[in-house]
Amino acid sequence: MKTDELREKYLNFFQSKGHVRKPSDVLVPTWDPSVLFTPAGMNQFKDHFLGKVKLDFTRATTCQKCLRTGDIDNVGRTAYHHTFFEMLGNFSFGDYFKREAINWAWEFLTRKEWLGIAPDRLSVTVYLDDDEAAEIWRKDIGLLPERIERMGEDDNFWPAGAPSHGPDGVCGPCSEIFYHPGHGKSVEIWNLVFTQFNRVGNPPKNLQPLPSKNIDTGMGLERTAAQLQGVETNFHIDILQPIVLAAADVCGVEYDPANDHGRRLRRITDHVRACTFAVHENVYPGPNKQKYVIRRLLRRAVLDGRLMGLREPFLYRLVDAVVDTMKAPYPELTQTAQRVANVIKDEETNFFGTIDAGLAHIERVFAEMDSRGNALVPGDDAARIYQTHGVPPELCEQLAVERGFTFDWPGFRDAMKRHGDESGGGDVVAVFKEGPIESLKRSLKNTQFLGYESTETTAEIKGIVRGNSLCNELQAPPVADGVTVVLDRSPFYGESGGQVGDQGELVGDGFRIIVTDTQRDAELILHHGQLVSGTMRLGAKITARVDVGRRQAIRRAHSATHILHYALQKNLGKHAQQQGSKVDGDWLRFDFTNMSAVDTAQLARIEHDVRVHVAERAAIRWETVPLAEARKAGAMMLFGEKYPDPVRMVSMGDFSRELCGGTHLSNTAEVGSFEIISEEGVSAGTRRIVALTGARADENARQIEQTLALCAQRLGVDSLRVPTACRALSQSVRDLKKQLASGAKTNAPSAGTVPTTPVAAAGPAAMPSSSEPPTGEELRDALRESARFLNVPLFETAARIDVMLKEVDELRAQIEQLSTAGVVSAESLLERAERIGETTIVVTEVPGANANVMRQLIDQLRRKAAPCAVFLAATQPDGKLVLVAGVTPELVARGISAGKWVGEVAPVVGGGGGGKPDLAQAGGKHPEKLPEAIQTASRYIQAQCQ
RNA sequence: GGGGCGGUAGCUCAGUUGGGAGAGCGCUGCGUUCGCAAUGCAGAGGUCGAGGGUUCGACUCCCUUCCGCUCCA
Repeated sequence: MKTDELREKYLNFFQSKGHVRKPSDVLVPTWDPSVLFTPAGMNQFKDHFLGKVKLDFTRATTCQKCLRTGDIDNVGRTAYHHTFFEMLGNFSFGDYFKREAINWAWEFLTRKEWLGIAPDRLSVTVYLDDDEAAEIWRKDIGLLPERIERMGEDDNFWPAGAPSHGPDGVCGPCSEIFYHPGHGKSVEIWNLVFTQFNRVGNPPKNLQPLPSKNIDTGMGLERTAAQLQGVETNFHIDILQPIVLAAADVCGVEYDPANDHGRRLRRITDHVRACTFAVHENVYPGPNKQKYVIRRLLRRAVLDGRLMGLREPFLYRLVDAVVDTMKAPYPELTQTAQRVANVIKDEETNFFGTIDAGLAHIERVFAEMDSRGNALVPGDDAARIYQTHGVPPELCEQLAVERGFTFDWPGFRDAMKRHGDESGGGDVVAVFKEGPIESLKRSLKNTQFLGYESTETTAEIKGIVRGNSLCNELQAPPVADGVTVVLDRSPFYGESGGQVGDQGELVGDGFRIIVTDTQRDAELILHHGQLVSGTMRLGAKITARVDVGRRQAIRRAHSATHILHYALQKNLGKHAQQQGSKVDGDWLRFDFTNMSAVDTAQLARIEHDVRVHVAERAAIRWETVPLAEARKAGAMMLFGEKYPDPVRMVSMGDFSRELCGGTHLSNTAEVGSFEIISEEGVSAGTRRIVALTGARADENARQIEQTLALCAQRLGVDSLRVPTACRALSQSVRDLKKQLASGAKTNAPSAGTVPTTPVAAAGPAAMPSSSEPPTGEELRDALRESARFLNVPLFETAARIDVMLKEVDELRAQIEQLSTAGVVSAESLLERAERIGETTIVVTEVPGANANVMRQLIDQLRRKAAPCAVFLAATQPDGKLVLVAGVTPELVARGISAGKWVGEVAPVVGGGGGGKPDLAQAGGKHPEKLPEAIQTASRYIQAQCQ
């Protein structure tokens, strides 16, 4: 039986038993913070199981794509381990229980028209004291007792070991069904979980029966298919073998199931499937969370290829094979195949580069080992190289083996464990948390949200949470303290879909609560804030009032976000989909998929498009429609978002249609001003745009104008010429520095004539006719360019210009001093030199000189009059002293050191110094002691030369 | 979220208790050559990622920050 056929039969069978067939949830459920990837079929029904949502159906069946990395090391080695796999499941939410679940499972497995498996190939296990299930297997099904095995809580309870070890929450016994192939080991193909308890605290008597019992089953698609197809490993079933063979082809090796290459090819097959689906859902390889898991999977696969001798990206060439085998149940894959392949190729290329860079470090370690005569590659060296340069240990080992070294695996693992400990664990999110909010959810189910229509309503207080407990009444404490209020209905928007929560107030008879934030938990709206006066009681009637100004600003930003999303896709392509967003008052942050930076021309077009759609006064409408209808209407849907059905669809004019629960304007014109203020990368393949709307955009424009005007005034030019002036200013700082370093004498561009304004170098102004005042965009671009050139944040440009102008003044003063002082020539110094025997000695002050000039003089003297010893000193414009000493090599050989020389003298002027034997430098804080220093220097060198 | 490494010329990188910013390749010019390859000589090219601190003096030490890479969760 083909795998596609098995999948269909399963879903059809349970549909025929009254189940609603639901599509697979996404692989990466961004709506669920407790997991990185969908780990099992039940994941999308968590809230159904807990009775936290209103149930539209009580029986469901799915084929769910899943990703688990817990057994990643076994993938390829064993017959049944995968990271990516599909799981068939049927679910009951307080509907049928054990009897139906067991009977239907048996019916589906054994009846001719379904799977038709011979009953003697099947056996089952049940939990130790689950007599109920054992009874059903024996009496209803007629299984012989020897085919019913009783197992402990580690094997037949979910979660495993829950009664003794927790976690607290919903749990229950399970019953597993095993298939016995004619030869070889039996295989667990189906697990029926009977959630019937709520665990509270430690044993004994910690399992309380649930009022409504649930069924959660999972049948492994691949392993069941393997049994039906009579193949020895999952990787040989009809939807996996073609990928294995394609991998063998691309890698240029023969597929032999038994050897190392066989294992590698299976691993590549598994990982490329996982990567294809993840990238399809816009999760690109990256440095953390889901992105990191995908990067790791991809790199493991690439490493296998490299170990088989490949040196070029190859994994991307398998994407087509994956799409071919999976397109029947997931036709959407074909639409993104090209992009998926490109992303994978990019990451592969990247990784090959990383490896190359890391090899140099490995060579260093090997060289060190050679020189010490070691033959064991130290585990912590290997771990360090892995952690900092990403060279996988397997590769390190292979290279070591080529050199005849062995690899210290235990040492490596120790080092990695230490690293893991040092890095610390992340937050552990409870799968099924219990608290005051949870009990409110069960009693109240939901808060009616009225915020689409109004911002002020009356309501009743249904829950008061303070700290971690519910209370019936609360008195305003002397010091304001946090409180969470739940109402039966509310106009407050709870943070979700990136839109921040509302602020405002709840006013009752004699009390008042200031709401500082609103959150959502499932369908409850949680008002966080402070009780500022009076006493509030459960059941009290209040008026809930949203801060209208803030809400309107949020609306502007949110509607603008939709327009921006549209403009991005229009200008960059369909791939530029939302990756995440945050919407606050007149401020929005939007992450989207794009491989490279968006250049300024594109940004300008995008911004322009947004403004055009604002200006055209397009109507904004929203309606609640069935999910299928919204999809047909072409509404933009995001991966990983969980959409209710029916769903709210927000349309703007005829250009934008998105599924969105947020609050919006009624006309695009209300957005007012719109301005993109930054574009940056957040991780590979994801860019981020931050933009402002309405009042904040106006404020921003005003600030730009002001800052630029300030810059223009400082530079003495017209606003639009500020960038040019900045360039010129920066250039003149450089020129002046160079000029100063070279002694203010040489061929620096403006030697002798110090320019009076830095802008003079910028040439004549190419002014536009002054009739047209510059537009806001021109001003912004001018400031941006200037800021970028000076490498400062936008609004610090003026301050930076001040600093630079001051620097120019100082440099000019120094050059002035240098040139008026007229630095002495080497010749004139020689004329005044003393001689001791063969040695020429120069010890003198050189007024106006700087360190560079003095060094140059010393070089000249050393060339002209070797052997010689020179000591020069000069007061600097900042009031400090610089001393430089140099001696020729003959003198160094005689034990005379320039370093010691300045070291002796510097303390006299309150400084210190040092350098090399032939040239050294020192400084000092007391210029008035210069004559004394000269004397000391002179005495010292004479004593040395005697 | 946490740990590690890195940012120096157009490119690849060196820079050793803190004391003259370097090499190779590339580029420009001149020479040897009929011409090219090759080669010799000369030259241009640097806000040492940014800001602050310590110091007489910071590419180097300290703090802050931006960017890239990498591992762990």
